[in-house]
Amino acid sequence: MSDHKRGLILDAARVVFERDGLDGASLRAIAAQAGYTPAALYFHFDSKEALYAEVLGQSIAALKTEVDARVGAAATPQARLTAAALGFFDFYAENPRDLDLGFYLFRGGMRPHGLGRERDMALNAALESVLWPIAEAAEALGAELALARLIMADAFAHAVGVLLLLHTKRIRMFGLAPRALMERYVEAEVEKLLASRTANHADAVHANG
Amino acid sequence: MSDHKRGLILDAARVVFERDGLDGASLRAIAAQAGYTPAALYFHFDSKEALYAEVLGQSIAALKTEVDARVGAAATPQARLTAAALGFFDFYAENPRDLDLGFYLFRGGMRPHGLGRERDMALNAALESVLWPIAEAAEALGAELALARLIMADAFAHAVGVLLLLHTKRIRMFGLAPRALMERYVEAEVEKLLASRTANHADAVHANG
Amino acid sequence: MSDHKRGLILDAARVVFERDGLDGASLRAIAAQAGYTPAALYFHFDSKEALYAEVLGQSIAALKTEVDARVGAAATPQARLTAAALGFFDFYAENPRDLDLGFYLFRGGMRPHGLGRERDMALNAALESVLWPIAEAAEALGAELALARLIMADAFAHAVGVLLLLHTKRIRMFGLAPRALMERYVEAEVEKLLASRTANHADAVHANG
Amino acid sequence: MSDHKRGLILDAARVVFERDGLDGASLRAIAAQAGYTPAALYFHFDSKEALYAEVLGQSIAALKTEVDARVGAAATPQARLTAAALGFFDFYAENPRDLDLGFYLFRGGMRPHGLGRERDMALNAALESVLWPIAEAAEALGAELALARLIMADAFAHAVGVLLLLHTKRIRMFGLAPRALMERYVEAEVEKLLASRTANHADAVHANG
DNA sequence: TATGAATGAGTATTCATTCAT
DNA sequence: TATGAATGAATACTCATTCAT
Repeated sequence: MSDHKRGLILDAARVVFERDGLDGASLRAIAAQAGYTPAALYFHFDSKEALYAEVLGQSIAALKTEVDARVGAAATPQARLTAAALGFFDFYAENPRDLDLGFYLFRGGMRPHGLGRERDMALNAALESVLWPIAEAAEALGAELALARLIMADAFAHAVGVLLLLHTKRIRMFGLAPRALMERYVEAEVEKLLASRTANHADAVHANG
Repeated sequence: MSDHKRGLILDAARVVFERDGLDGASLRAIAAQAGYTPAALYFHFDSKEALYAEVLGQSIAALKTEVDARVGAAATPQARLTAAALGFFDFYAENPRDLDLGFYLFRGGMRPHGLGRERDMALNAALESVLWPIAEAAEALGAELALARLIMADAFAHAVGVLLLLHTKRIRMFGLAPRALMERYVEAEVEKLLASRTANHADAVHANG
Repeated sequence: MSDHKRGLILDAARVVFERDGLDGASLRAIAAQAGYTPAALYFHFDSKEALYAEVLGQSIAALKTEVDARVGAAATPQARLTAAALGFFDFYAENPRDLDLGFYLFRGGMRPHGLGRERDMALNAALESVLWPIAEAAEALGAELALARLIMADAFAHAVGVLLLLHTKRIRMFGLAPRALMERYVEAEVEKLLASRTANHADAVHANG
Repeated sequence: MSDHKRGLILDAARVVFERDGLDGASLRAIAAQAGYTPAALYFHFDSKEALYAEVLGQSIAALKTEVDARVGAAATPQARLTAAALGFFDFYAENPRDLDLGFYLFRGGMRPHGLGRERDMALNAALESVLWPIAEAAEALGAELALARLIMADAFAHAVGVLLLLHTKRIRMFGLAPRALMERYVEAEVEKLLASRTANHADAVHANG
């Protein structure tokens, strides 16, 4: 019962966040969309921030589901790295509103309040857990832990940058498919790792020979 | 006369944007900082957005000055590519408020908006002109025009992504220096171009031989 | 059963009134303190005001208990007058929240209001019954009924004024002990009564002699 | 011009404070009464508290004017003491709304926020300056400074207590004129002072003789 | 006897903007 | 060229109360 209503309100919130942007979304508007009085929302959510945090949390959960599914279906480490990085990219490319949702946090990050320390850390942890398969795969391909983490962060950065490009059309793309940029980036990373492994192997053989 | 006063107001706006953040900056505050009444600003600027657009325009001009200087001092194409990409990155890494200024545009759904079609196109053009040296250098290194543009867009994307990481601290960096990520990316691009040129050259020699 | 629960709610109300002040005390908070839902309180009390009236009634009952005990232990009329006046003063000096409770009635223009005519008259009657010993003692000391009543009202007024001073610290007290003010006042009244009795007696002797 | 409008708003505020009580008076209501939008008031006053503080300040200024006039017209110390104490009493007896205004502060005093430290101290100082003639007269009548101050505080307390009685009708007055209570109190104080002076004089004569 | 859910009216304050002067 | 005065819409959030269950 109550969960059902919460769900309806969350749906309404998503609609309004999409329509008015995150800054423009007022409690009044969300309540109106949900067919409620503003005061009624406070029965289900403690604050506007709590409501937003829940919407965002669901978004990240959906992202994780998608990425994990792709990674689970991949056989080799290089396939897993590719699956995680492109899975992340594809999710947001196909769900631009979830991207907006996520970017709001980064803005919040720019001014330092966020959603309150606890919520903020939980969301960060969720986001990192989505990206971990990239680091794991890199390690499986022979990278040191430090390098593996660097690769994870770098892939995240590249994905986010390309998504921004795609999303805002601020740079003319000259007909480039944005996904091609991401694929090219991932391929290059994988190749570097494989080459490095080969080199190390050769070294080892040489040393032992 | 009028230009001088416009300048004073723009300076005041920058001060307030830095002090209060972009969301927190009100016309009242900017006017007060400039020693004017809010109403007086409307004699010089059509709206708050127009004021913001002009501040942003100046920011991009400053970016261009810095990047062009670095590129001009570079001797080889690969040095120019590196200078342009890292110059872009460094400018925003060192001037985070200018980064805020830029990201602000992506708000409210992150679509180009709010500033009106004309202003928006002018800003886009200015931004592209900053990044063109990357494409030019890539061409000088033997890339087709299409690839050169792709490399330009990709470098932009990577820089933006890493800056976001740096700026928001939302992903734990494990002590990584963000600039290292950008350097690593640029080096890899340059190497790919050089390798490609060598290969092409070898092909050509082979074909001719 | 029902009375027991009423009692629990009234206890909770007292706790919340003390913790949050009278203005800050909301029905929600009282209900939460009592372990109930706000709506549940309406089964036991007609309104927030009714709840307040009952808490106030209990407060006055406690006052009466204390004053009556002191008066009962006093042997002479002058001791009874002193006991009643200082008992009244001490009760509120030691229980400032009860004083708040009483003053709250005077709010909103300080006219008897808000609680309805009936409740108001009952509270007034209860308050008067606390103070009656003063008038009785004055009569026992020879005062006419009219004067006795005047002395009662005057003592009430003085006590309330000093309590206000004590409670709000709005007038610098220069290290004065507030109770000293009240004691001084009561002593003077008693002396006036005794002097008056002596004079009357002398007159009577003279008239008869 | 501006002062005139401020005056109109202050008048409106007084009307609303009277009509709705001080707690019940909202900015909306004051604005409506003044024929303005709520936002317009913020052009003239910084906050609701500032508005109230000004209304109250004017009230205390009027009180001071009245009391000082009476004191100035009095020839002897005992006449000045009486003039100050009864002047204070009469002002509030005749202007019950000013009494409400003043009591609000005491309530604020009960919960410790008041009007902010500065405003609060200024108002306290103004109030004390009204009452100082009482202490001065007492000293002129031979009281030590400590006693003179005690008499001042005590007279204030008595006046306030009787005014409360008068104002709230919470104690049946049995046809008593409240002013009679105050007069009786003041007369007794004056007599005590005179008696004390006589006694001291006699002592002095005796000591010297 | 109690609850979960909802309401409508209310709060002070801020905002970008306008307009007569 | 600039101001003082004003507006209308907006903000998140709280309150006592009601009512179907």
